Amino acid sequence: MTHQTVGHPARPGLPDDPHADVNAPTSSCPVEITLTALRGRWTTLVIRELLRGDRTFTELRAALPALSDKVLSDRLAHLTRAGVLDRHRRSGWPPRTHYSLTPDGHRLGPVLQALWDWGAGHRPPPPA
Amino acid sequence: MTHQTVGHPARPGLPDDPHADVNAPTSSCPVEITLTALRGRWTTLVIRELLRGDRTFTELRAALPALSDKVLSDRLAHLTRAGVLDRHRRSGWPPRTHYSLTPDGHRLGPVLQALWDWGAGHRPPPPA
DNA sequence: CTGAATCCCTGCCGATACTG
DNA sequence: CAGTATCGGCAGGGATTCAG
Repeated sequence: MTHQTVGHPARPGLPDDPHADVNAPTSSCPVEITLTALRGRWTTLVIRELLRGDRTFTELRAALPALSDKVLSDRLAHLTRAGVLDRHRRSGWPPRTHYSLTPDGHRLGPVLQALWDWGAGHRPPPPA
Repeated sequence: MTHQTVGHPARPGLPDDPHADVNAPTSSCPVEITLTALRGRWTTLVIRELLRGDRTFTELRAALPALSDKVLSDRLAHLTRAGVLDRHRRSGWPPRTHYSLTPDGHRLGPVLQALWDWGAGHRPPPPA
């Protein structure tokens, strides 16, 4: 029963949803869940790379030359744990590991799009 | 002229836009701009609070009891610098400072909505 | 009342070196 | 080739204290 002074049309999640009453950044908040999945430098770039299709470790490294092996490995492990990526190790030699987005991972496309759109349309304030 | 194996309809920003070829998390990437604006714990909750309407410092503190003065102050300064918030100091006693979203700040509504939607529809993987 | 200054502690990022 | 182990540096977050 919050008053609606600004005339929000009671959108599904924000800000009139009951769950929107979270008053702390706990893991129960869907926004926190998403930001946790996207957390870390390079993370969104790795996802973008995989939105274009499956990639191997080496292909990802080639696409992001300034990203070290360790951090790439960290990001892939993090995203896999978060349910965004699937790992497929192919036996044989040389060993290749293929990474692909899960269905949830593909659903991050619109999220990144929203982030892109805001940043692209953003008028940065004077640095003064 | 990237090949479109997955059938992306060449959306404005991702992943077929020329700017999408950024291969490092520099500040020129619109996604980075947005994530920088949203960076920091509590930041999205402060924005959500202001999406409901203007608030004073004290009102924000009351709405987010677990948030310390210092961090709230930091977040407000950060968001103001990022062009998301406007500050209005009202003279007189007691001194009150009103915060309101800029037009760009209001445009973060759909962004938070996208973050919410993904987290809410996300099937978390087994903790094993 | 609304912050700014300080301090400590934690967690992330990157580099290097090493294993299956 | 595809990671893991370890370490150092640095920025972020919180509590406390002080100022306009």
